[in-house]
Amino acid sequence: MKIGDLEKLSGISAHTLRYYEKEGLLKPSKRGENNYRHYSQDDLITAKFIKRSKACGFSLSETSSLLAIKNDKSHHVCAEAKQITGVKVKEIEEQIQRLKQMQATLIQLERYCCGGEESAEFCTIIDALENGNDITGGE
Amino acid sequence: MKIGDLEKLSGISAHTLRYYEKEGLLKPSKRGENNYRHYSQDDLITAKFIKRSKACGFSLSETSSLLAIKNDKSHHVCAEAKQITGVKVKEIEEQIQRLKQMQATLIQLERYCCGGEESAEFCTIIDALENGNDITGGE
DNA sequence: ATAGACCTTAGAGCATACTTTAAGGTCAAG
DNA sequence: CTTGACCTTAAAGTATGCTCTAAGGTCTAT
Repeated sequence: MKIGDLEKLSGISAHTLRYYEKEGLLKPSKRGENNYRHYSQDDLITAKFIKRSKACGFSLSETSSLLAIKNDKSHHVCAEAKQITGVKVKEIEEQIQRLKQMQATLIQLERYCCGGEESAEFCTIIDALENGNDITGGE
Repeated sequence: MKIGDLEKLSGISAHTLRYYEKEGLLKPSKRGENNYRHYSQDDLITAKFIKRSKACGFSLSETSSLLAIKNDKSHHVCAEAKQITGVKVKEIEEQIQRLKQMQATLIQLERYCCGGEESAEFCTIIDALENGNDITGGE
């Protein structure tokens, strides 16, 4: 299939597919005489692999590492895949914690502000940002 | 105080302070004869305001809007500050939900993988990414 | 007066992951 | 044989928020 077909079947734009190729993630199995890219069913699987990997939060570089395992399974072990996954679990956990901390602060800010048409002279949100009041972990 | 002093007192690097100035967030109250930036106590408050705002997850652009309120309170109302905060609360909530979804998937992947020195031939992580098995919201 | 710390500017570089542009070649239908 | 859809490349642009570099001016202490 040509790049437009893979675009439709994988849901990844042709532009992005070319970009992934440049980054070494997905090489078309061959080129036609006209130099057009030709993709196989295996390439489609790889494209979907990339998409799922990204949906799990893996970066392109991490996805590359996972693809390297997929593409040469007998020379790789489960430990590698599990390690990459474990690192990502920790990273995402940290990100979630950071966001929750922000969220808690924001919700405090939101709760105390009247939100009306009063002058911002005594706005608790502005005041908190200005003076560090009520900002968790503030100063 | 000079930029190096503000750097120490605010914890924002001189480079970044100049960047913020270029972006219109924090202008030094005056320039010396030697063209050095001179910051006032008020500028220090503004610098800390920016830092707290960023800690809450606000972008520089959003921080700009909040600063505009802070710098001219009588011409702004609480509703503006609360609206900005409310939008951010929703954004962060969505981000957390996305990350939690990823996390759930990743933990499934991690759980089922033996993680040993076995060949990746039958690795459940690679298999799931390849075939969409067990990937929540997959395909 | 000279070393070293500090300041100035404009502009480039970094990181990630695309997205778009420009300029052009190929192919199938009518 | 031309139109329009599709393909090609290299390179630049987008977004965010810095971070660094180069080349040079200023200030303070000895």
